[in-house]
Amino acid sequence: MGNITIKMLAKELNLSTAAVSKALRDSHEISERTKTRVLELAAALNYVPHPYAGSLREKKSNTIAVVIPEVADSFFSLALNGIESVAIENGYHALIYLTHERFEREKTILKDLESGRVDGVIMSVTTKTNTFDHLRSLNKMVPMVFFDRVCEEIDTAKITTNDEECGYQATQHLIDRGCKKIAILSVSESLSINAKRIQGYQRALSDNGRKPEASCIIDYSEDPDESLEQLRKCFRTAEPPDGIVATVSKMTTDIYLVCMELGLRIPDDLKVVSFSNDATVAILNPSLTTITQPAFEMGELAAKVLFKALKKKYLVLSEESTVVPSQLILRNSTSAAF
Amino acid sequence: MGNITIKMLAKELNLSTAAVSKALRDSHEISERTKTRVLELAAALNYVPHPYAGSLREKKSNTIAVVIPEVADSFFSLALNGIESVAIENGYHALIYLTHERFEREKTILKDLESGRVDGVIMSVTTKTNTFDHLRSLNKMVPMVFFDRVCEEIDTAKITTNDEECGYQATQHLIDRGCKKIAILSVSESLSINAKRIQGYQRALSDNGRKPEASCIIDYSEDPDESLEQLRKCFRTAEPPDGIVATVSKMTTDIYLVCMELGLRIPDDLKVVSFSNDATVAILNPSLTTITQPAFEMGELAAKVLFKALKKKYLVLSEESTVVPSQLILRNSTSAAF
DNA sequence: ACCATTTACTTAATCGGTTAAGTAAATAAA
DNA sequence: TTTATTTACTTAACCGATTAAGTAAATGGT
Repeated sequence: MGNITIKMLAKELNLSTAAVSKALRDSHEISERTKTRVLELAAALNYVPHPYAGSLREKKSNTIAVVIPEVADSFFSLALNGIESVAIENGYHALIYLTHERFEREKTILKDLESGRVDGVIMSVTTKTNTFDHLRSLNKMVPMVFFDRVCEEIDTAKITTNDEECGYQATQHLIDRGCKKIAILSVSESLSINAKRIQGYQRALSDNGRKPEASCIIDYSEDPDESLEQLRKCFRTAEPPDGIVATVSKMTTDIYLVCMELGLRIPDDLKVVSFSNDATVAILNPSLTTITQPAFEMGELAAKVLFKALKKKYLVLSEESTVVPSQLILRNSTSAAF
Repeated sequence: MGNITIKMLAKELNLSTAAVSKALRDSHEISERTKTRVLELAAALNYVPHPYAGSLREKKSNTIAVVIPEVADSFFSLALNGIESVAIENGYHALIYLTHERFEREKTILKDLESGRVDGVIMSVTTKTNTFDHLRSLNKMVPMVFFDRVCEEIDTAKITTNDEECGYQATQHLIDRGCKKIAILSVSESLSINAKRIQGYQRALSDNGRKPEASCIIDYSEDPDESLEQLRKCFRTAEPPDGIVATVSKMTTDIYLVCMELGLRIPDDLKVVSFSNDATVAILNPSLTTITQPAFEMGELAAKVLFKALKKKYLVLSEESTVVPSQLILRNSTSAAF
């Protein structure tokens, strides 16, 4: 729908389209007088070059794709923010695709991206991504950078945080605060970051001489009603946990709600640590101890690495992988019992 | 970067590109035998048509732009979610642009969108948008739909919520709960939705026989430190407010933090209503009474209206404007004093 | 057997830009 | 003055797909 074309400018000025194009790009082949005439008419008619015409010829779209599971999640929205900032700075455009944790959707989206629509892809896989052909196939055609939920099987740049350590730290912190039985909520078996957080949890338990059977891993359901029920069941057992690690922030609301429902006091009866980037953690009742990931920075870094690859022809992306540490921030949900 | 082209398929099969193109589109001009050969080779080589080639010819990009102030905000991220869902359903792609409340950025982005890059635009203006030429100019070339933060001056579809009424309801609710002095936090003078919320607030005050000077409108700063200071100052006056309406959700954290700092108890000393879509409002200390907007639905509706316009040639977009009501949800931040 | 139609293609133009190669006129060098 | 070079353009090809228009061969009708 872009209305004014180079052809129109050319006709109006009695020039060839080539001359107009060169004038607009300030070529030395064009006289100053002609350049002025072209520039003035272009400004007067509000000429904006059609991006797809250039893309076709240059084989460069100046567009990247961001493929993430959700956007209504503080981690991903902050990361998207970081990605978009860097994209704009580099004169690029960002297409956004949400998988909603649906594997089929991820496959469909990635297949489309093999078309040449974008010059690069930044993504975080779904909780269900357990085959990798679609990733491998796209990775052959377009530079990809994974962030947070990476795919170990694909050889490219991965921006992650120190998930294993964080799982360890969160667990150790609960142990330090006197928790005897610590549960952890798991989102997905196939997700590498989830696995790492749980490994850290298990390592902390064993470092403190706790037997493996003391571990209490709850596979968290996607269905909101079911997940609440899982928590209720967990807290109603004969020996309920007195500490819990939530590996994703949306679990926090469920934990707090079930505690209110069952009359469990945080931190007296249950201490809670959550992986979270929510701005409201400080004003929860009680305020929430968190592992807070550098979400914006991870997005920003993922985008910077991608653009580095887009600029340098032969960059080995896998060598650009980075681990950005998260922070354990102590608040009242794990304070010593009153 | 899309590797396989129709030309390659044609050469491989000893056909013209035209024949291949027609075979792929199942034209009656092509024999079944040839169609099969083409389809099989296309599948084998993983051919994906280049979108920009078609776009150029069809003058249709199958892409829309979403221009919003922020994404790390529950309202906008939910709305974006709604928009993206509808876009995918319609086989469209969504470009995301964040203005970060910067007017210059909005202008730059909109100018670029005059290029033909997208078939339509869905947007929410910045708090500082006070001239409209850039909007008018784009609106001449591309169908636009505004949502939430609309621009009254532009003649097109606007998806809003009942802001005036909500301002009224929030204020009336505080009055009903016995508040004597009610403050309201304002984000921007030029923003129509902000103005409406404040009009509702003022109408509620006057309907209850309160004099205009009883109104207490605080122009909220963008700078986080300054905004906290504004709140401290407000609560430290001789006659501090005992009720407050926050017109955007991020103000909530500030209010709670300042109350903790100054030892003010919510709801005993101060009752709070906030416009918010945050999932955590139910587990705040105390839980927060909110005006909750139908964020996802507004995004969804904005996108549906846009696609309706893209399908029907001559649709009068301004007739598609809709007001979707928000909900006042009572929680403990406005419960009667204990 | 002869013209008409159908089948199954190919050729060429198009979308809106960019650029390598070509060219006529002006200027500079020998 | 003659040749070389520079200036300031134009022509034409190209990116990848689509489609109107053209065409040769096969089939059909009488």
